Amino acid sequence: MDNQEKQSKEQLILAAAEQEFLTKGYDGARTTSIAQAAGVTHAMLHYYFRTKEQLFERIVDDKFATMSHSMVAIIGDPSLPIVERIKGGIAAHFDFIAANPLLPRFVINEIVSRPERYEVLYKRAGFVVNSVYNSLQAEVDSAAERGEIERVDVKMLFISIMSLNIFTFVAYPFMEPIMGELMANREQFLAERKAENIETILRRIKKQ
Amino acid sequence: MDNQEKQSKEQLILAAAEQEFLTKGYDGARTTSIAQAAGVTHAMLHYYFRTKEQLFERIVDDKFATMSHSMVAIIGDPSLPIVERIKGGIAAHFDFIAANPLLPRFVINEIVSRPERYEVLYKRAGFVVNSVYNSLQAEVDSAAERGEIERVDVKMLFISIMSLNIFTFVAYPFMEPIMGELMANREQFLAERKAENIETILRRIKKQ
DNA sequence: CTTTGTCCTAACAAAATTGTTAAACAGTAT
DNA sequence: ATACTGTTTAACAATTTTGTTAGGACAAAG
Repeated sequence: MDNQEKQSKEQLILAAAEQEFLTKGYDGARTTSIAQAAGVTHAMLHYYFRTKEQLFERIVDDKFATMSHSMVAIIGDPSLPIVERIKGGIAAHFDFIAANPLLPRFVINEIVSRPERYEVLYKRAGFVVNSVYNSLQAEVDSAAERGEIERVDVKMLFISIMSLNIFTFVAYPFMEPIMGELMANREQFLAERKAENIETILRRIKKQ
Repeated sequence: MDNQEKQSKEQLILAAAEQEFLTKGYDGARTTSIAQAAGVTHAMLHYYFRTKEQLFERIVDDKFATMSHSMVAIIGDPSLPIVERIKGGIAAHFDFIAANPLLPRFVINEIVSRPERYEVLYKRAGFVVNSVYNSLQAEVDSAAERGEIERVDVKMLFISIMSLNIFTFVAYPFMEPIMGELMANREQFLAERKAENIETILRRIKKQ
């Protein structure tokens, strides 16, 4: 009958924990409230995950992986011409964040509150980013040589794209009440915003 | 001697509380740790502010006011020609956030975690924003008629400016370790970033 | 010198939150 | 049936965190 019965208690707890941690953060989350949302006693949570800390780690690992996938999406399809590629990259990144709107705020908050914990993770990430963007910069440079686009710093462009796309969702609850009709219809606003972000970046790289 | 002696205990507690709440949020903050940072017993904190909640409200009120000042800065100097005005508005907003780098994340987190608390505040803010931007939109429209700039939606432009400026600081701890040399020198990076944000927006409104 | 009010401390109390344990239970293999 | 396994519950324990209180020190005012 009830299709929650199909999922194991462990799955139920993980799902409830994800929701709780993403919205309230580690400090704001309560193991009892996670257990309640999952429909189990809080002893079960300790039975499966031992401590709040370990349950949290499970969520964090998943979310950090998802976040890095989202960033990879910006790179776009290398087989396309540079402008189309960037266009597609922005759209893919935007859609990715739209599907995981709570993700960036969670990841950023976590890194701010416990930076030391992610140093190791970061050594790798920095290395990957650097090699990827060296080749991307070369591609942009050669397109600039051919006069197709303006010469730009790829890392700066990358930061701008993330800014425009991520802020839309991170600040949504902050902006929505003060923006009136513009944001009244969420679907429509997000579509407009995606187009606006693409337009903004394309104009940034357009040869003039 | 010690110039901390000059400040009242109340001031010391407020300063310590501001630091603690801005970095760790309400849930992560500990009244004992605030008291310790202020160099007083935690009973003093309750003596002056009764509860953690009331101490927090003092900080929140101050920070929300500061945040709204920062947003007003974007409006710029009405006596300048439109492009100069926008340029100045972006720079002023950027500098404001640079001087209060922890502010946006704090305000956004607070609104996300307790939206109901700020409904009243928001009724007003939405009203003010609307009237300000109606007149601003009219000004932009007339500049567009004269062919000085592209026709743009002022609210969308406003969101883009906030995105570019605020993300720089909100995500700084997240980006810094993966961006290598680009962000090695904070002062230099921020100067470059400010210029980049202005360039990005100016190109967005440039007639083409 | 006493009174009054503010500031302050140390110890205590209360509440919330996380974590543990012993025993019950359900299913499965022997 | 019996023993064995992993799962579940209810009650309890420990810890952390917030909040209280009784009283002392001290300065200003009468």
